[in-house]
Amino acid sequence: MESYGIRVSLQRLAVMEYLIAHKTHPSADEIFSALYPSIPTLSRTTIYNTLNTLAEQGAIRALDIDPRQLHYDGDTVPHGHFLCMSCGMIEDIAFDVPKFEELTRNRAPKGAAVRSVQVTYKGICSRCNIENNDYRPYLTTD
Amino acid sequence: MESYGIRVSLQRLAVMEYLIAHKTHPSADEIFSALYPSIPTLSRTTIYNTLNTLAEQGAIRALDIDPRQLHYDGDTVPHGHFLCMSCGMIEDIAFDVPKFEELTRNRAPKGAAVRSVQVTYKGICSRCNIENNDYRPYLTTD
DNA sequence: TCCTAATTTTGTAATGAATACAATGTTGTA
DNA sequence: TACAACATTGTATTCATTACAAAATTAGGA
Repeated sequence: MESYGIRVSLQRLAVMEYLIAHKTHPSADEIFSALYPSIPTLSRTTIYNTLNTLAEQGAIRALDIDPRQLHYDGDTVPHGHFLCMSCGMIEDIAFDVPKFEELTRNRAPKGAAVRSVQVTYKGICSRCNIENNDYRPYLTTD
Repeated sequence: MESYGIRVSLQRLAVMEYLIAHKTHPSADEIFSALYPSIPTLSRTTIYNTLNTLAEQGAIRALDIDPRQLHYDGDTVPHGHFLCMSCGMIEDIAFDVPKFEELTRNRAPKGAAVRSVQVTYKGICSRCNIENNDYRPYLTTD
């Protein structure tokens, strides 16, 4: 974390560790709720500040995958994501990295400086496909 | 539009035509502001309703590219997008479709039904890269 | 160790995109 | 023409996120 030029604090460390330990791509609120019991003075604002700082410096990634809220990923190695529009679950998608780079290289507009490439799948996961009982969509549009 | 099982109305037609005519990937509010002068009874809610209906039926695409708001695209042929984090401009990225399909095929989690694949680049466009005077970021995180 | 400036955390208030809801208007079809 | 289904509208609400300012903490020099 210091390697990203970010000063370490109890709160920042807790957020970082949570994101590395949990591969669920949590939202800011989920992180807050998870950490609050062990850091009772914790403020939601701190979570937002911390996530913004970490994402700006590239220590984590902010996922623009869910129109309701941002999700965060502690894994900065290039990979894609699948969002289930029924239950909201987000899962990693591993790419053939050379193929991915071949596809994405030199694709951005001329002269643009690319900072990130995101690949997002949306659909219905296998679990929701089967348990189709009381279907309550998490999202209706993609 | 009827081919998507959507009843046509003055308002829906206006939204659809606006999206086809303007390749700028506008937000709901931009569409509202553009159409309001010619349809003075128009309501923001109608814009939201219409965009949701059109996107659900696949007549347009909702772009999850900007954490501030959704953007919409009247072009449903598969392609990617570049978002400038400085000025907010969104530009199309044409893909080598066979390569894209090769990369994305069978990548989703087992048993999942994929509805859409989105490829998003973020960075600084050439214009903002040069005119670096009063740099006020549109986004700070990706 | 103490001091001070810089940074971080915190709580509250504000913002703003999007939705909920109910009333009104419109359209298709019998 | 009548009525049911559907669309539009305006207002109120929700809720993720940011703005802001005060309080707390930290780093580094004297």
